[in-house]
Amino acid sequence: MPSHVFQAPTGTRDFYPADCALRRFITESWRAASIRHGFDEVDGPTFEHLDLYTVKSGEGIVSELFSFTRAGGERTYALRPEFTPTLARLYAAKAGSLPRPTKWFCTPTFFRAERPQRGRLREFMQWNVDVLGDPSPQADVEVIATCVSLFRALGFTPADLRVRINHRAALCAWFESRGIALERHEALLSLLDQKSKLPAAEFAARLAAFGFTPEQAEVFVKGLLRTQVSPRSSEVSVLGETLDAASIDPIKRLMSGLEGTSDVLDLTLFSEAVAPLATALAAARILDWVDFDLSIVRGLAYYTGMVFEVHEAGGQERAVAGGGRYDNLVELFGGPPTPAVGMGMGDVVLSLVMKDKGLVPAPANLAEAIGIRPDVFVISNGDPGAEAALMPTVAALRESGLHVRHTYKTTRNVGKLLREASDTFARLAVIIEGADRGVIKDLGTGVQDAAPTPIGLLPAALGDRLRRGGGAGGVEVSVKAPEPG
RNA sequence: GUGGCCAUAGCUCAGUUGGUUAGAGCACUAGGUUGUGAUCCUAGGGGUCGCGGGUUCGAGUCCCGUUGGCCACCCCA
Repeated sequence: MPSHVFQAPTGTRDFYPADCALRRFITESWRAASIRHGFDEVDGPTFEHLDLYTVKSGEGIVSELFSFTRAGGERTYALRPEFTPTLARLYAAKAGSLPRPTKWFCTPTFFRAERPQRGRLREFMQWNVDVLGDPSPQADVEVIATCVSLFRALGFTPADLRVRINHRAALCAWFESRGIALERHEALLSLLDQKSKLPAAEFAARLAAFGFTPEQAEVFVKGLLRTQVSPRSSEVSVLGETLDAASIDPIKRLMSGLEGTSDVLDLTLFSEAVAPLATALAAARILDWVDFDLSIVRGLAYYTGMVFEVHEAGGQERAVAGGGRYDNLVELFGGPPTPAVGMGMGDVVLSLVMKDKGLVPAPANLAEAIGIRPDVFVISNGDPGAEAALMPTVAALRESGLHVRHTYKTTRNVGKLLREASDTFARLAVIIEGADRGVIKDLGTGVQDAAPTPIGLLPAALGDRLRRGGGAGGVEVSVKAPEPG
C-alpha cells in the first residue's frame, strides 16, 4: 500500500478525454473568431524573467506569481500570469517592421498563485486579442466585436451576456468639468470599482464626498444609465445635468445613424470621446450587446481610454472577459509610443457561463465540432474469413487517410458492436462478412447497403461516401456558422 | 495570506443514539436472446470509508492534525 497518494496541485485540473474535448472546442472557437476578424496568432515562452512582471505591476505582484530560480542559477523567473508584458516585449523588439495596425491573438496557459475559488484557478487558459498601433475607436470596437463574435458562435445572445463599457478619459474629463481635482480622480475611480461590494447607502455617502447628489449617486448605484432621448428634442440631460449644445450634436448624429434601433440609448459618459465609440459599435452591428456602465473601472492603472467587461446579464459569475485601451504600455516596456487596445478571456469563467446557459455541446456535437468523429467503425461478423480480413481492412482504410476504429471486445454480436460503433459517434460502419466483402452502413441515417462491397474497393467506396456527406447525420451541430461580415 | 463548509466505489449517493465480512443506482467487463444500433436477463470486477494520529472493548460514524475541494475576503494583470 502506498503511504502517500499523489494529487494534482491546488488549483490545477486534470483533463480526461471529455474535458480535453471541451477545452479544445473553446480554444478552437477562440481561434476561429480571431482569424475571421483578421488577427494573427502569436505566442511566447511560458516563463519570463520576473522583472518583466514587476515593471508593470510593482513588487506587490510577486506574491501572486509562481517564481523560481534555477538550481545554481542567479536569475529569477516567473511562470507567466498574463500575456500583456510578453506582447509588449514582442512588439517592442520588432516595432519598426510591423504593420499598423498589428493585430495579434493567442490562447495560451497562464499561472497565478492565488487561492482558487469559483471561476479562478491557478492554471488556466486565456484568450488574448490585441490591436497595436491604431488609436481609433474602430480599433476599440474591433476588439469588442471579436469578443462578441465568439459569443454568437457559441450560441449566446444579448439576453445572456452584456458588454459593459466605460471610458476612463471621458470619465475623468467629466470629473474635471465638475470641479473634481485631478489628484482625487484615482480615489473616485477606486470607489466606483467597489460599488458592488459596498452597501448602497455607504456608496452614496462616499460619493457625496465628491460632490455628487444623492440622485446622481443613485445612478451610479444602478450602474447602467439609459437616457430616453428623442431625436426631436433640443435638450438632453445626463445625471440630472443639462448638456450644452456642443454635446448634444454628436448625440443627434448618432441617433440619425441608427435606423431601426430604439430611441433609448446609453448615454453614460456621453462626450466627444464616447460618441465616435458608440457610432463604431453601431457600425459593427453589436450595439445591442453593449451597455455603458460608470462602475466599470478595471483594476489596472494603465488603462487610458475605453475599458470594458463582459458579464452574465443576471450578474452571476465573475467577469467573462475584460479589456481596454492602454496607450502607454508598449512604451513602458521599452518600445516606441504605441496606441494599443486589447482584451482577455479565461476558459474557467467562460465554461461556467456556458454551463449556466446550457450551451456546452453534447458529446456527439463536441466530437463533430472539433473533428474527432471516427469516419468508419469496422466490424467482423465472426466468420473465419472475416476475422482474418478485419485488421488488414482497418490498416488499409487508415492508409487511405480515414479515422478508423474497431472493437477490442471478444463478442461478435453484431448488435452490440453496432452499439459500440454508435457510442463512438462514427459516421459509417462496415460489417465484414467474409474474406472478400463487407457491407457499408450509414450510422447517421441507419441505412445499410443492399449489397456488400468487395473488400479491396472499401477504401475508395468509403472515401467517396464520406465526401458526399455520408454519416453526417446523427448529431446536431450547435455551433453556428460565422456570421456574414 | 484570513475565515466558513465539506471529503464513503469511475459518477450520484445511502449508511440509524459508534457495534457483526461497508450498500444502491448508473457506468464498466463478460455471457445470453443462434448477425443490426432499443428494451431485457444473468454473472463479474471495483471502495477499508482522502491521509495520519487519538478516544473506546469496538469508529465510516466522536476528537486533533494534515492534504485536497467548495465558498467568501484580499487581489484580479
